[in-house]
Amino acid sequence: MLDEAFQRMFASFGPQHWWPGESQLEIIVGTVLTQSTNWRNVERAIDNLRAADVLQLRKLCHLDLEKLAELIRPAGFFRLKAKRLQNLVRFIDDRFGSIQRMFQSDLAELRGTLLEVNGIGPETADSILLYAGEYTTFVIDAYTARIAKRHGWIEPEADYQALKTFFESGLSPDMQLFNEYHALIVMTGKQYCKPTPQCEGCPLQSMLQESGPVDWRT
DNA sequence: GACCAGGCACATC
DNA sequence: GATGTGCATGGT
Repeated sequence: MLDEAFQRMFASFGPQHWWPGESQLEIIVGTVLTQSTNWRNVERAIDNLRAADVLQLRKLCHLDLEKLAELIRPAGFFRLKAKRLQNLVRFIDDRFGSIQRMFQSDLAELRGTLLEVNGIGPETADSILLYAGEYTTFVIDAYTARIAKRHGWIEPEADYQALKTFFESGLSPDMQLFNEYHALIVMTGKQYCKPTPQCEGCPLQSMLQESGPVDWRT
């Protein structure tokens, strides 16, 4: 069933080439900036960082917080995200010295460590691990939860960990597959699975149950 | 103008 | 433990 969903989404949208970004640092920056934010706005913010020539771990660590906030302004929640971002890069620098070194860590251990950083929740941590670190770990986001629950693949009360376990145990543990799968869900969700769904034309529409969930919350 | 966006932390009951 | 709220810009 998860494989069928993948085939359908892939047939509709093709490979997504995620994560958009030219370096591991850029991907990490993107995961923080895109928290509850349209990717287009995140791109503007990253463009500003590139233009200011501060897309380096050490530079971001030492950049004045207000300057950082001003540069990432287009990404929204900019004062908050400036703190979270600097928090994270300083943590990486202090604890590991470099991104390369950080990604030599064991998956479970590093995930737990990242979750201790203020501003890094489960989705951001998993995105960093999968897309920057190329660990085989599945990313859950709001679209994933909506799609899985609306199709009745999982109970409506399922939390992040339950969803993650569901996808990871239902798919072969393949980093490239996890990469493409999450990207395709986001693409599908953006077009068809907003809070108020627009199922006409959705590649997963034929997989909806006859008397599927009537409650469209979340 | 209303709604939404590739979350997360913190306050309050 | 569950639920509510702040954070903010920009597109549709």
